Amino acid sequence: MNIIAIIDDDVYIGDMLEEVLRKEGYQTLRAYSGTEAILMLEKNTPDLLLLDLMLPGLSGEQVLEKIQDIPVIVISAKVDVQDKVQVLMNGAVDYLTKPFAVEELLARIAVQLRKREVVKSDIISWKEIRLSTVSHEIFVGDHETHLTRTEYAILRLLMINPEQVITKSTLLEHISEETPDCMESSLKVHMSNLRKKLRDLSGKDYIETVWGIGFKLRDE
Amino acid sequence: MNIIAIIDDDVYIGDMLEEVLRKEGYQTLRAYSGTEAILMLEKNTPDLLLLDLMLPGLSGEQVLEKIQDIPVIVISAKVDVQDKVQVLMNGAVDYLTKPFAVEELLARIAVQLRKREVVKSDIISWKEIRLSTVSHEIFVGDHETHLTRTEYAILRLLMINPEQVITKSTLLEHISEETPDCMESSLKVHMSNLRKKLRDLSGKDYIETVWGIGFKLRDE
DNA sequence: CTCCTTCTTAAGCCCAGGTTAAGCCCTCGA
DNA sequence: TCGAGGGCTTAACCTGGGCTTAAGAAGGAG
Repeated sequence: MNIIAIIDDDVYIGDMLEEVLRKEGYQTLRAYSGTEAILMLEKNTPDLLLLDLMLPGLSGEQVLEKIQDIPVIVISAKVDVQDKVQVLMNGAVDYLTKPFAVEELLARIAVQLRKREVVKSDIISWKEIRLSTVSHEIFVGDHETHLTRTEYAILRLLMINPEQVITKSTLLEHISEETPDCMESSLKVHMSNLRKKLRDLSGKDYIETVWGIGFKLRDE
Repeated sequence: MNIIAIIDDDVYIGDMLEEVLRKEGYQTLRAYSGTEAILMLEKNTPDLLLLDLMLPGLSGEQVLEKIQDIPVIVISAKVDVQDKVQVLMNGAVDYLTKPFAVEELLARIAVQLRKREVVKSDIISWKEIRLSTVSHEIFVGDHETHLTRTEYAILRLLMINPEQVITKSTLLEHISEETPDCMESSLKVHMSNLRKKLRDLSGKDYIETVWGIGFKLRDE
């Protein structure tokens, strides 16, 4: 059951949305100001946000900046293209102008949630390695181990781009999303640990270093 | 470099889109009918599709059904909510009605592409030699090797200026950016190593020495 | 034939990369 | 509130690849 948060100070629209979404089978959360939204997100983790731009307290744009990992659909009375572009480039996944058709909103919500579903439930596999994106466990044959966040981020990036060289800077960028200020020296250790786990499981060294550039999965 | 396919029978709009997208740094593909689109997708795998609904041959809706794993943004003159809903529920990730603002389209394209963490490598090619600017690997036919930083810098300079003589001093300048204090004596060794690698891959000696001046790629 | 440029090979040095161990920080549970 | 454990980072040490230097071989110019 998916949870959708409604952030809008207009009670009439908010109530209407809540009723429609409930009828559609979603759980709902409400917030009536930007600051309240932030507080709510500290305690709850909805699957999607419906965000109005003109809010008391923090503006919708400011709320958007603080959000990560949750898709945000902005619903606003602002029809100007520049507003749309700015919001979309700052992290929103979609933008609807008021007034809007409820059916269209529901469809666009479904688009975002179905995309998430695919990413969420998937198991990434390469050769005989299988990586669970949910539990962060790897399986090789009938052996298995758990990976740390960073190790997972590294291996995931490598497995999504099989037999492609990933530069150290690219790796650092993606890793830094989760653990900021990751230095190159740390990366070495993480690589070492990850290699050790893979070696313990499979007996082979899957990760090949490309000198002066980065790493890739060995194709042989 | 992301590849975007434009599927629209309206030549005027298609040309306009192609120009805008190219200017933005995307590569583009074109198809003018539903059937042509299917054929194109058998040979190419773009990162995103811009799809018109009213197409000769197969309709846009029918094309959409056959597509998986590639995000599709539908661009159509149909403004009816039911059309939008149907398309979005059948796999499209976004829907724009004509006429639309180009900036908004670009923003919505960016939204779809920013999630894909796929790392794409740029490749410089000359004759049957292909050189990856990311991984510093060279491919000749189905053979491949890795080049060191300096070897890469040399070959890159030669391949960017094909069949043109590069003086030793020019080479030294460019190489020194990466490894300072590179002397002419070192350059000779690097040239030697580079030639050996090319020879091992292709059997030919691609690099021609111009006596007293420098080097160039052999045109023959 | 001789000189000079260029090519190749071999040896040593330097620095990127790998490994291990120790310390810090955060989270969780008693 | 405090201790335990896991994860991240830092530092030290070791290995090995790449760069440079030097010396000898090869090949063109005069």
